[in-house]
Amino acid sequence: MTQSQPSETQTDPNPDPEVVADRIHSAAIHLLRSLKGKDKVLGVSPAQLSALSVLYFLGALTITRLAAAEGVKLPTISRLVKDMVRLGLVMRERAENDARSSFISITPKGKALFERGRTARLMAITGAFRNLTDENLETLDQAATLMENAAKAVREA
Amino acid sequence: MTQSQPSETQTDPNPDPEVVADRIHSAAIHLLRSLKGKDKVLGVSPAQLSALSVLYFLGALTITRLAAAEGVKLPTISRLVKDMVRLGLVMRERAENDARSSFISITPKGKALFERGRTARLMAITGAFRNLTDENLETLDQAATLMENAAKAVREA
DNA sequence: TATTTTCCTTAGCTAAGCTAATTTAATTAT
DNA sequence: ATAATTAAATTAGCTTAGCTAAGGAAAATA
Repeated sequence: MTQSQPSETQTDPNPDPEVVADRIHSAAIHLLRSLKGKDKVLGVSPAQLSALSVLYFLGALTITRLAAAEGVKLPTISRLVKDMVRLGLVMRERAENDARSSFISITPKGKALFERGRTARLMAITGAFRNLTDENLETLDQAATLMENAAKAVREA
Repeated sequence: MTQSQPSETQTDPNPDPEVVADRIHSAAIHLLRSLKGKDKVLGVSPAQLSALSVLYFLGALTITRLAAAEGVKLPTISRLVKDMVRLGLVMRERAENDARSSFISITPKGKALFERGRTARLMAITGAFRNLTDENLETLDQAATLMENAAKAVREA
């Protein structure tokens, strides 16, 4: 699910949805793959980075909600959180209403580490975007919205 | 590396490269994540699917070249190929010039399986694109090209 | 009060990544 | 021609991250 045929024309005046789907799919894969190497310096795994991201933006979550946000099963997150607590990246706080649950939140150390990783990735992309025209940037900005909508539609399909 | 702040305006008339980088990054992650579930029916792992994709589009490759294409180390591919040979998805052919090497190629079974998986993914995206205007599709088509260029730039950075 | 449901953990399996060490073949230098 | 080096794969052994199954403890419900 990675490579694609050579793209025929640079700008198709009347694009076929299937072809566009294919091109966006490949482009997303290739872009994210190209970023993989940028994370290695951090000494934190992709799964951990992704969990940090969720906690960074959404705030404290229970294990169950974190698992749902990550699209994985409970035991996976349970173990991941245990490791990350040990590493000092996240912390647990008892839930008052429910002694079965606790809320997981990001620590300052986790926050700093996430920001470094995120910056590295975004700087890499930003660098690649540096030579683009304002028109190109607007195209990408609009495409981002369309892709988010598509992702939501696929999720709910 | 997953969630993003609520997007402020729908269309930014003069976008900041950093903001666009962030939005495209998040959109790519979310789109690909939403597709993950579509692969499960196939009974083949993401790593296998990705390797099949490379072999499907690039033809027979040595282990070394396949590892490079996948961005992983030799032993990882060596084992993956061994498993896939056992599953009948790929086959080995001796290299004439070099008795150390062999070429790995996709079998008809592997090809059929890959096409089914690919179709499932692309149909999901295409479905989500169905209501878009031609203008939207053109935006996405152009964005795909820009993203591929960015991926290449990041890889070579 | 008894049952069921919910939240989470533990145990144990598999897949996929890595490094280090080894084998075999090809290439290069002596 | 032979010795040394380089290159291609593999094997061994470790880690991480996914899963299911089983189970404990608390909460909700009958």
